Amino acid sequence: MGTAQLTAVPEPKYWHLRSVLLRAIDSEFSIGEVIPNERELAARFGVARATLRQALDQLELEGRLVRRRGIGTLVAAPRVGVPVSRREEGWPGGSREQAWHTVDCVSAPAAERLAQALGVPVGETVHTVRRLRVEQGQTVATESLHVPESVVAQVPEIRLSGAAAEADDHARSVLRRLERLTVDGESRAVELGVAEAEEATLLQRPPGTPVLVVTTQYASGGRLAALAVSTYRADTCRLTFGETGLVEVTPVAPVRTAS
Amino acid sequence: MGTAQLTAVPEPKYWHLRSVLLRAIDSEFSIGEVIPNERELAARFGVARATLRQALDQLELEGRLVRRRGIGTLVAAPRVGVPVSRREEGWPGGSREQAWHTVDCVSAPAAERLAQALGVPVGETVHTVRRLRVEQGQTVATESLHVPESVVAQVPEIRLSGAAAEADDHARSVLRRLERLTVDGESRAVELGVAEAEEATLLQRPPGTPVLVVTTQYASGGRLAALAVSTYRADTCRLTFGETGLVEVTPVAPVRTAS
DNA sequence: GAGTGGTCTAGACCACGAC
DNA sequence: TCGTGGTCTAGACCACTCC
Repeated sequence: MGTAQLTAVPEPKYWHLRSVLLRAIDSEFSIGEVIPNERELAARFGVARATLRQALDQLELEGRLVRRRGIGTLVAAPRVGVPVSRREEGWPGGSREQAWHTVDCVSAPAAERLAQALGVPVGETVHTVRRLRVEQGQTVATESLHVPESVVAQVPEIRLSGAAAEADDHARSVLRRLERLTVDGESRAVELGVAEAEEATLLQRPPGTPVLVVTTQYASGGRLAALAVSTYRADTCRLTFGETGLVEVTPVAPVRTAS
Repeated sequence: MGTAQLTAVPEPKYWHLRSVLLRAIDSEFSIGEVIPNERELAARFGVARATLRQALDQLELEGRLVRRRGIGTLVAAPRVGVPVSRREEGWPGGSREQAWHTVDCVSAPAAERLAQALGVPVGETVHTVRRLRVEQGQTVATESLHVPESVVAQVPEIRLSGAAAEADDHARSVLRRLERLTVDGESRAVELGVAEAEEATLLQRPPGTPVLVVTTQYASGGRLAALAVSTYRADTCRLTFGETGLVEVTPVAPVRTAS
């Protein structure tokens, strides 16, 4: 990583610094390696530390750097592709169910916003299943799956006996019934958000961390059966939406520039 | 917008400020309204301007505020839902084709990265169609649609005569042939990125603006026929992925918290 | 204790838009 | 010309990790 002069340019210093640093981490550092600390880099480039940090902020937002307090700034690994498309990925009982770890399930009367989103009367009982998605040993997403009681009520309960009934808890009970519910449609939206307190903690990130918020509406029997709000770490995740097409194209690193 | 004391709390000042400001813009301001300027807000809350700006940065990232140099800081409108799922939305000739405005089309030998992404030999001619997506009068996305010459060559050319031939240009020629190509599969990925120079200009945003990068692989006749890299403004867009399910659920504002 | 990134300050000047 | 947000500085102190 050379000293690299900062000649007078019409672009902001922090943006030029970003380019210089990007070239450096692409050519002179490998994944997981620690780059020089902020005070040294600032001195080397002849800028204030705050200006250098602005450049590092950009690269962190792009998922190219990871900063760890007390440790240093590391070159990040490429983002992991996380499939979210087919309903088997997210619906309880799906083929890749093991990716999701259920945390708990709370049942409460629906507040106005939630009731409206689910299309149920305010005050109807809604079960909310909290889950974590673990990919390659790392928690990459949290999810709140909201299901109205009136939907779950349609599914015949399976009576457990003896020890099995003892071990059963509320979360498992709701999940088991959802597994037997036929989902015949889903619709998604993706947008940028930030992780707040609890969410950030679950994702092992500080508050304000950028996340990709995925809102999924599951339909069953001609009505909205469930609403899932998932937040994925934007720094480490690339969401993939597969389709059962005729060919299975291999995922590649995104190409940003044409010629 | 009250003065609101900043009592000693374990959380950073800028994060607390964000909460206070968020409540204020939700309750005391309407969409498009200008909130007090940064110097006044900083004085009112008894913090440095840089600290206040950190809070505004967060809210801007969340799409709640828009800052305009020389004007002020405005309460942002809710994000617009932009459908990107069904292939009719993006493929030339689709039903909502009018959403995309073709800028130009350049043809050049594929560099290594692009060739690898398209699965063609390095140096093969690749057509790159640049397009802009306009939604509700605002440019919300730019796209580079890369198509290998070997794919376009399979489509029989339609001969134009007289004045029509004169008016035809390269972009239209490539697009007309793509319209006749049967797409039988597509696969997408979404991740967070930042807009660089030209891209940022097209989106009418400064460099470094966060964007949602959508990478789409189109399959045709058992091979990868085209690669589209689209960048959507993250501040104003919510990407929606519809599915031809049995019901058409109405999109709702995302609900982040359960109980 | 030493070194790292995270937060915060109190200024300064610039670029842009409205008047 | 004035007010706005955008950039930049040169410090300070804190929280965390490692030795």
